[in-house]
Amino acid sequence: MKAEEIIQAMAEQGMRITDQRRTLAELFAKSEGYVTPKAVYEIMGKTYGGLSFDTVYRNLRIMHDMGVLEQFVFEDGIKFRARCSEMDHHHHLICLQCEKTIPFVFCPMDEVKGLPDDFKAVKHKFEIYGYCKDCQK
Amino acid sequence: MKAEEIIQAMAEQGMRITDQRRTLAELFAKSEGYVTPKAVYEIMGKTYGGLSFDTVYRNLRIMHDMGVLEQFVFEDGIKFRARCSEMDHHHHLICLQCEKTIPFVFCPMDEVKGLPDDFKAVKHKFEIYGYCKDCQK
DNA sequence: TTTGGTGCAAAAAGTTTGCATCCTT
DNA sequence: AAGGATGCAAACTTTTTGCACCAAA
Repeated sequence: MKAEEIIQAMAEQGMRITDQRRTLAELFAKSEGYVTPKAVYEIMGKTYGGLSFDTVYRNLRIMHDMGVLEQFVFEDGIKFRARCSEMDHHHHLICLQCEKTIPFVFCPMDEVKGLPDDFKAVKHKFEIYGYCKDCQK
Repeated sequence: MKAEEIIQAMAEQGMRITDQRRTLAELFAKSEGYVTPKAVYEIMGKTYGGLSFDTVYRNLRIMHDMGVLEQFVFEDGIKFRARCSEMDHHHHLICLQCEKTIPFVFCPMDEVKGLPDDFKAVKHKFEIYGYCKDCQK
């Protein structure tokens, strides 16, 4: 998602567009990988002197709630990225080095065999981890 | 895994078997779902008066490091369960209600199509969430 | 007896909340 | 002008660390 799309989506849902939120949108628009709240705080802090952690958390949560950010739980903590612009159902390849994610459309649920019929499946998670083109060196 | 198997595995790797660790092994042997460190602390605390949180964490980490416990990151925090006794490569069905996990052997990597060949896959995650037989009521 | 395990206390890290003030709308 | 957004301080939760004492092997 581009920064403008993020800002527009926020405005449409009644959020006020502050300088800080505009910067947040730009930050996520240009990040290819996932970003921790701490990293957001540090990056934003360079521009906004008195920035506080709670504002970062509040904005991340709000942006996640309204769907412009995706939240992802890694072993080492919660991270965020801009919502994927791929609209069809898809999954992700995630680089273990740079955490860049690459969408791809294969879904294992189309192929799954052997699912016991007394289990009522409602959602699933499928991710492939590895090294992207740039990080294979 | 049964409590005795867990204890034996720990002993084989040079861990001392304390009363507390024996109780831990029993706790995980009989839990079908995932357990939070906090829950472990509360359950163990009933038996061991002066139990401290740090000992719980230390033991969980050690047991995870030596492979008798599996660690799983949920949206609401890290949880543990006894290593699955299924030896072949497999994935899990996870009940959203009781968190019981059911192993099943289908693997999406055998069927995957459309993986870009400049991405070097090294591991993957696949879980199906839903409601188990008992929780469908 | 020796080394690892435990409890205690404290610190560190991550996240949330209340409130007065500021600023977008 | 009004209500949402922010900064500040503080509380809270979760997890880690140092140290003295205790116990399994």
